[in-house]
Amino acid sequence: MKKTGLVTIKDIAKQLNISPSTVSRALHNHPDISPETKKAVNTLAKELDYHPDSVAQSLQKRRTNLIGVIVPEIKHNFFSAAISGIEDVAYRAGYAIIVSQSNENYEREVVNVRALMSNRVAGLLISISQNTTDSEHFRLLERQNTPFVFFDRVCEDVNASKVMVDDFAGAYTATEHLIKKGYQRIAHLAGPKYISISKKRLEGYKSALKENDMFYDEKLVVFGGMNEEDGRSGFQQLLQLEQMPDAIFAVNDPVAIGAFEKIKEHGLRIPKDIALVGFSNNPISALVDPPLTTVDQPAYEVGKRAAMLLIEQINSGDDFVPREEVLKTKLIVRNST
Amino acid sequence: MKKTGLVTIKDIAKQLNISPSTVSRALHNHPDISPETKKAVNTLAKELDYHPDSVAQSLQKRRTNLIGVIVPEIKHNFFSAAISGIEDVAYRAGYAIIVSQSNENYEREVVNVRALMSNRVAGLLISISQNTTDSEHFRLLERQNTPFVFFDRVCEDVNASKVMVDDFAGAYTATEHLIKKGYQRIAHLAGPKYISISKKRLEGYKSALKENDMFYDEKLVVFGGMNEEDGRSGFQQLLQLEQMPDAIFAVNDPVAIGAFEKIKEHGLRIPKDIALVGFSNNPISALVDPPLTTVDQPAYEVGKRAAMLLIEQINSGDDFVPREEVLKTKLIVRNST
DNA sequence: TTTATATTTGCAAACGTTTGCGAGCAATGC
DNA sequence: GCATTGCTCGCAAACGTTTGCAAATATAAA
Repeated sequence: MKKTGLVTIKDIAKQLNISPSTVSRALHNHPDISPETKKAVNTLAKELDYHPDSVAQSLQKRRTNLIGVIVPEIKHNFFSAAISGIEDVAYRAGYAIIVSQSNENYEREVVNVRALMSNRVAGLLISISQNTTDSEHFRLLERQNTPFVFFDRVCEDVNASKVMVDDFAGAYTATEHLIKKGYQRIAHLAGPKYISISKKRLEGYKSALKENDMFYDEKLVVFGGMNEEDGRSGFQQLLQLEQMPDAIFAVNDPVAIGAFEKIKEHGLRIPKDIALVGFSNNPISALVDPPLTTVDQPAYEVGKRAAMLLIEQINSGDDFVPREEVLKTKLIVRNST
Repeated sequence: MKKTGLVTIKDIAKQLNISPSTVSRALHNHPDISPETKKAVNTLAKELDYHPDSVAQSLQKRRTNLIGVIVPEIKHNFFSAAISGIEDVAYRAGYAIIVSQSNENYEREVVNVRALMSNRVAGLLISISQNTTDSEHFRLLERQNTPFVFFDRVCEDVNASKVMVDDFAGAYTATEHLIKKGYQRIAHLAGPKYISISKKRLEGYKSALKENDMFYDEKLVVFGGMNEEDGRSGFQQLLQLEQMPDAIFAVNDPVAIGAFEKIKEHGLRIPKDIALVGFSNNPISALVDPPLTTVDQPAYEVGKRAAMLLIEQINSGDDFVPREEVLKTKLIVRNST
């Protein structure tokens, strides 16, 4: 046993008086090696508790068994579920995942991309930060042709595979649901102006209004972030209006929950005084009182599909054409409408 | 530019007509290298978009910049928050994290440990699965002296650093709170019998009863898992009793929420008919109606401390003595009691 | 017996870095 | 003028694997 305690192929070779190359081939069950040698090698390997050094293998193969994942924030329900899906798929395919978060910070996202590239990951799965408008760091990936696919929060002007949920349809259905229920003044607590998912949800909202001959009132749309406090402040803004809305469609559940709190705080009743619809179907949405009508988003599935696409791309080399997948959303009607 | 598109130190050396070793030293700002050479190297490196190959560096240094993390399930609020803390600390210290989940499966936990060892991680952060009773895979880590620290769900018979929350005190305070409020028959929806956190919470529950001269009734303790459905089935079991409890202390928030649903389903009122206390302070607990009294657990902080301990251990070599840290919990009193 | 063929193994280079050691050379001190 | 010192740099080995190629041996064919 060496001082490091780590057994290498050379140790096995030395003890068996054969060459390292023979040991390597024996361990890989190469046809050139005699059954006896193979057996001797394998038993000694087991005995010494030998495990191949992935680092050395990666250097030699010029590719690791690592998949890099970048998300805005791990603790967000949607992302942790997506990561779970990614991990499950990656695990089965023999990959491990390196997870890093941008904390909605563009610079940190860039640093993360570079760090993962330095680690020579086999591919990347990326959900971009709120503040990512520039896509230079993705060009870098293209140039070094590292496979990567976007999920959920995609970068529209980059030609890569993308896995999204049908934000437009989800928002459309949610808004239409409110219209059918007879609500007249439907407000929208929108997300950041320039990220794809909130743009699409806004479009769905607008489109539903239009196709149902409802007036689109700009004042009823409040832009903000994606968190609870944005819901709170957004609702405060709506309160300033001379005429209050009778329903709110929020860009996601946290924002809806934020508004929810403020609504209750002001003694308003849901859905009597004001109806509320979220987006994501976070576990929490079923448990508030009244339970929240929301749009179910298959987070785990998004992660899974993204990982599968990436692995496919990794395996198929240069001749892979990027694909986009849009996963279906589903309106979950509860008592908040 | 080579066909791979990846620039190496050799490429720089060749273009500048110097040796790779000089390039390496220049990039590391080694005093032996003249300012002019350094400048030339650095500008060319920037121009060619050179990034060091971590894999090669790791092989040479015999250590990676990777920290392995094993959790039961990523999507659990507590763990995703802890991972977030880990990532933040690791990022600042120049490490990336490899995250894998055991899915509460012992075999998969073992496989994960081996895979991470193969990847030559600098250290490991582990929260064990429900079904981990054997600790042979941790002995393996000890033998190859890979630093590792347990967090939250620790393995008691392994001599390693541990970061936990004060489960005993949390449970004690929660139970005592119920007693002070005048509840007489306090039930406990317990977790798995043999994992440390649920054992300690049970102990805290028992101890609070005892020190307040209350009778400990075995029938009021129902063992189960850590998820919502365990809360549902657990409550069903309590319903079978000839005399219903007037309060429930659940091993964690998901279990409490599960019971919560069933309680409402049966038309019982919280806290009038039955009081309910959870454990974890998941965001959800504040938003159900009535809001749930619970024990705050600093998940992010647990991850942070564990990561800091691990990095300290990595840096201090063999002469590191394992340490245990117990983080304080805090009772959050809301309207469910 | 010789030649061809198959079987099993080892040599050596390579992957991209880092680093101990020594070489070359100019400047300095005597 | 010679030895010493200091400054730059390159050679070569090493980290643990994999793999093309050749070598060695045994077996079969002629």
